[in-house]
Amino acid sequence: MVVRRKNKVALPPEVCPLRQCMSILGGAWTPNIIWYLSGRPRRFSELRADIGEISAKVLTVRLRRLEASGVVHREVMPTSPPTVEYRLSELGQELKPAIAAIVDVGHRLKKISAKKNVPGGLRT
Amino acid sequence: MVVRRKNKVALPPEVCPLRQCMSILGGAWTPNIIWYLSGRPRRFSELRADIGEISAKVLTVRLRRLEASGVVHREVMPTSPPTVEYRLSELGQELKPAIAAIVDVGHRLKKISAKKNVPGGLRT
DNA sequence: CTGTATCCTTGGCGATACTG
DNA sequence: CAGTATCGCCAAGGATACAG
Repeated sequence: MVVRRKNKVALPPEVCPLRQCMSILGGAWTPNIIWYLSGRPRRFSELRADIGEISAKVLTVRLRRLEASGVVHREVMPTSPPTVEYRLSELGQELKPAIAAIVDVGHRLKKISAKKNVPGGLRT
Repeated sequence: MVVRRKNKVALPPEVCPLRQCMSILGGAWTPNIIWYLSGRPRRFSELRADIGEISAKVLTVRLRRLEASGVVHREVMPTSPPTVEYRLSELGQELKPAIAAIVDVGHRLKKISAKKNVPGGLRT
């Protein structure tokens, strides 16, 4: 018995999708994965190389979760060395504007924090 | 001395602000906090009540971090029972479109996942 | 009212080694 | 190539108690 979840009180309708959406792209690497995938479909190793530091395990976990969420489509090509192609599903396409908005605001945040020299602001 | 951070290879210019921005609104509750604050300034207890399940500690930590990032402004009112008002700073205002995009996409995700009955999709 | 201080559990993420 | 298995660290959060 480990029901440590409190009684979920209904949240306002705006924040429910907010949390749900964040549960999808909340991971440290998830936005990057979606970002790269939004450009074009990629294979496992391509993603790894593009993202740079991510370990195979984490990438697998994130991809599996994204696949389970219906955001990413995984297709195994019947080639001799196994090839797997990942691409955004129709659902995943919906995430692109959000990611784009985050990227955009990230740029502007950098400018502002540089201009005003905000203490503890964004590290460059 | 625990420099376990690997040598950070330069990531493409688009994904750096992505990660930086995510480091701001990456917490489980951070988007909600910003969302509520984007409507109007709120006091500590108001935020707690609005968000619902968040514990005082977590809310404090998140607010302190947001304050340190220059996203949220904290003002102590000199009233007899101490009152503290939180509001988005100019920097925080910049985050609103991103949050709005996430909220928006959250709504559409719900529709799609409901329509197509995506396995493991967004829980309603 | 607005937090702080502890303690604890969970899960993310990294590293490494190994497999089909 | 595309993962899986295992281990371990650490931060995020929750619960609870206490403080200014």
